[in-house]
Amino acid sequence: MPELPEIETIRRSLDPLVVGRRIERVRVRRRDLRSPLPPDFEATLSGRRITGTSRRAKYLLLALDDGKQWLVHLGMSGRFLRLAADDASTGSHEHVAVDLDDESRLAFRDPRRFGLMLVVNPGECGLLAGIGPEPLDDADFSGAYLVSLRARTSRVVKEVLMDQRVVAGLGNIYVNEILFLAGIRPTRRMPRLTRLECDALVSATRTILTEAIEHRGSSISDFLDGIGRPGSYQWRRRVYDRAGEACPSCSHAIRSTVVGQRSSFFCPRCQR
DNA sequence: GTAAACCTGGCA
DNA sequence: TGCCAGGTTTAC
Repeated sequence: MPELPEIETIRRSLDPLVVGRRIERVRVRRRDLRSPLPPDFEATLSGRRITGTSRRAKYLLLALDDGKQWLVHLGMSGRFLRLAADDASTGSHEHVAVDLDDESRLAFRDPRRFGLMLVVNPGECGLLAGIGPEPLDDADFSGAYLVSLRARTSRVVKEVLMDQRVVAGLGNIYVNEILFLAGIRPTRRMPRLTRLECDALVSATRTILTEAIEHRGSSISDFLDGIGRPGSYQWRRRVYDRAGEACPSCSHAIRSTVVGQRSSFFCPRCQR
């Protein structure tokens, strides 16, 4: 489900509601997430105050008053919801509930359990260590950067953009959209990209992500933000999951194929 | 590099 | 019944 725009949308929706709140109690129903919840998870969170929120790639980070960070990844099907005091719903897959001092609770729900949560020391988390530049905030993500990658890999461009070590936060929906906007087929090999195309990819990445955040993410099957609202970017999708439909630019039928084990969508006329 | 694995739900 | 899904890691 959630890529950079969805996680950023969750962060923005939660920030004003959770910053300053104290964690009163942590209730765990299932520990066997993608990586099991550590035995001291409850103890490290209980009693802490949330001092800020941030995001790195697809990780939501909640800063705690002891200097540690509560790290949340939602995998494919995860939700992270702030529920008001009078909301007794448990959801069918609410694996963790964190009670705050204003009677609200933060609920981690994830049917497929591809998500994970950890409390880490900033800078000591292996999961964050190898992640590439943030496409919206980091000038290191540039045409020159992609040009420098051309010589080091023969992989296809779609796999490269989805590689979190190359650039942070992109997933299958948005890479399809980015490649369409840049006019490049998902199957093009990196060494064959021109300098202009590398520039176009960086520009398209920033455009698509900015648009998607403005529309508060894509709710294609089940994404909700931190207070249960769907996003609306699914209505603005150009190619993702639109096989057979008309290209918004030239009306040619959008085609689908599989690249790197993931469904890919492109316009054979607009993308070369 | 490529494929399979993790897990559940939804849909044809 | 079988296939597909917004992600990531691990194994040939």
